[in-house]
Amino acid sequence: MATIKEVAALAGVTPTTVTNVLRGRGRVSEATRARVLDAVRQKGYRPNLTARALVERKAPTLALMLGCITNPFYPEFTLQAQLAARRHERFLLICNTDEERDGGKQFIEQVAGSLSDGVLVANNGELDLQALLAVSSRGTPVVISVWEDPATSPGIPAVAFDSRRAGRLATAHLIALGHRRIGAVIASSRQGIHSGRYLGFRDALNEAGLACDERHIRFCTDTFDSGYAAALALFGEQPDISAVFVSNDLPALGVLNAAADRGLSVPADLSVVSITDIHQAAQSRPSLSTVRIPTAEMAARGIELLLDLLEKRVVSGPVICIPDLTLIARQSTAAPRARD
Amino acid sequence: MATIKEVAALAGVTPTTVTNVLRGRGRVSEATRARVLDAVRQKGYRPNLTARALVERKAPTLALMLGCITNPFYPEFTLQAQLAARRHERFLLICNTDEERDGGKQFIEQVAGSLSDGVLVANNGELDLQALLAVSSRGTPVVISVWEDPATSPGIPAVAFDSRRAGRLATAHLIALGHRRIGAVIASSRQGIHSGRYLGFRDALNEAGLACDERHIRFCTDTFDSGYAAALALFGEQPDISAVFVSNDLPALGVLNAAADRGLSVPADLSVVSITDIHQAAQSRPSLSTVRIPTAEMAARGIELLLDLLEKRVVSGPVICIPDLTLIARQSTAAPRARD
DNA sequence: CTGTTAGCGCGTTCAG
DNA sequence: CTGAACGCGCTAACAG
Repeated sequence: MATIKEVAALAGVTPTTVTNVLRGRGRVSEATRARVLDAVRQKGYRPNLTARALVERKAPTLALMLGCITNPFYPEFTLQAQLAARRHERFLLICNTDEERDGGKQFIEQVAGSLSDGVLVANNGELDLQALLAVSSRGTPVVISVWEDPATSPGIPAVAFDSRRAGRLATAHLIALGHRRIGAVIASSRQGIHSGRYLGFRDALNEAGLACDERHIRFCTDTFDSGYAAALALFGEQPDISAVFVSNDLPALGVLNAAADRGLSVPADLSVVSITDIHQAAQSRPSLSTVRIPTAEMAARGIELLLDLLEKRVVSGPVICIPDLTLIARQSTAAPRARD
Repeated sequence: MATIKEVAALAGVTPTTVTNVLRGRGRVSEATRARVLDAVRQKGYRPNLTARALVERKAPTLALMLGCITNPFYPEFTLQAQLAARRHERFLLICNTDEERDGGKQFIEQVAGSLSDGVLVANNGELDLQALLAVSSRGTPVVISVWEDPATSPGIPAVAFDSRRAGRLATAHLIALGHRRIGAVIASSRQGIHSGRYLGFRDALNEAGLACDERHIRFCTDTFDSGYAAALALFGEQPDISAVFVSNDLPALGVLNAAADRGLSVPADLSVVSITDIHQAAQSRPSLSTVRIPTAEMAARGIELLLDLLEKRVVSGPVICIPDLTLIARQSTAAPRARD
């Protein structure tokens, strides 16, 4: 790799002049400017971003920590995070914390404030807030995105959506269609990351004057297979439910398959609604009715918040809520059978 | 952020000693070692990887360029690439080239040999070989992965699979089931990235003594929607085909939906087979029969090849082929109806 | 066993 | 408009 020195020598100038030409700073005569650019071309010179970062005390990257990119929620999130970063001339470093023994603690401690100027953490319900706070208090901005409760702060700047309202909207959709015996598959523990979505489910039942039968609730983990298994059990034990609320699209797709494997026709025999609107929700058969959450914007705003923090711009508040929630009614929901 | 100097001062030693303690180099007395570690803890000191990279002339990251992480093929690939990188204590920088105006040319030129020591490029059929060669010849290793033809070299080290054989295996599966009128949906141009898969399709027909009817072939792009549209057109114009070979899983999932929307029952009315075995292939209904290609290994080997190149270890050859191809017969394929 | 010296490649003063 | 000098934080080589 050619260095700036070599280019400067070839052009008969000093490194300073080369920098000024390349970065459009200072005033350089057209003649030397041309000579410099020519030398740059000849040598195939590219500035060394590592050296630049060191002297500018500013890293060219931001880091993104997420559970596992294989979960179809994350690619959409990651893409938007990268685009936002690129808009601000930053590169994105990614870490799949599920595959790190320590949940990414080592990653963030190595990267934050050294390779990367800031860290965006996608909330997967298993945040090590201690570690994040430690990093944050050492002076490197850390932002949590996909925070589920706008009313509570994790103690770190966060971008949130109103998960409880999302749960309510989804469930209200089922109720509006006429369903009365509604089950739920919650893809976390009762107090876990989907607790807000679960509370929204209960809110909607309460508002409609419906009782919440605990036997109709299943808790599982946030995977396709876990949703499948939970639904299979639920259908076996509670055959009279006419609809099910699932706290997330990925397990909901598993629920759809479980219904099919039990010979339940969706939506004729069973309606299914969930939350998120990942791409697959529109591609499944039947397509999945779901409440769309602002995934793309939460990613972009997370990056922007990080940059605001870096430049010490005033930040509107510790928790930014993106309010957009839209019920997307597709094929998986319909009115219950007449007998209901 | 604390610097090594501050830590050294606090511990009453020099930066060298701090480095030696932290990296297990040289011999340090237990006493000073303890003092140093204590100072490190007090200050919350973490080595600055940027500074380290500069002096070691070795970047802590590798870069991965891919079309778009939103294509479900890439998350699985990316995860494995990252794991391989982490095994060698490297971080991974990612770039979605589809979203870059210049196809990532600027990205690679900025990053290669500066932020990252090497670049892994996932082949999406739109490689700018010129740019890759330019970077490569400037001394930064570049490796192409998911190269489709083991017998041809792109002029850059590559990790390949035998796409033609994959196409043949998939199609032979249909033929073995008894299908004779077989259509094809190829998710690239005829000479495009899936040309090998297409040739494999023709090979299988030839081997079985079946003619290849051009009217049964559709070319499209590598997306769900494009596969859907191509299949819809194909089914409309060629209603007597009993099976279809699709060159990739993502468009094949679109084909399954198109079949359903035309009232074709899969596999009773129509068999569908494709190539890749992304996660969704097992999750669709009907689940998708497909030829599994060694995605994970191509990612990991790509990273490892990059590292071999970096350390100037001898490389076995310019194109490494991962031979594993397995037909995964699922629900989307069955014998044709008796009339056939 | 520990400290001193030198420099990685670059960008930013501040003189000329 | 250009150049010399300095330093970013760290590590390697060598001296003590």
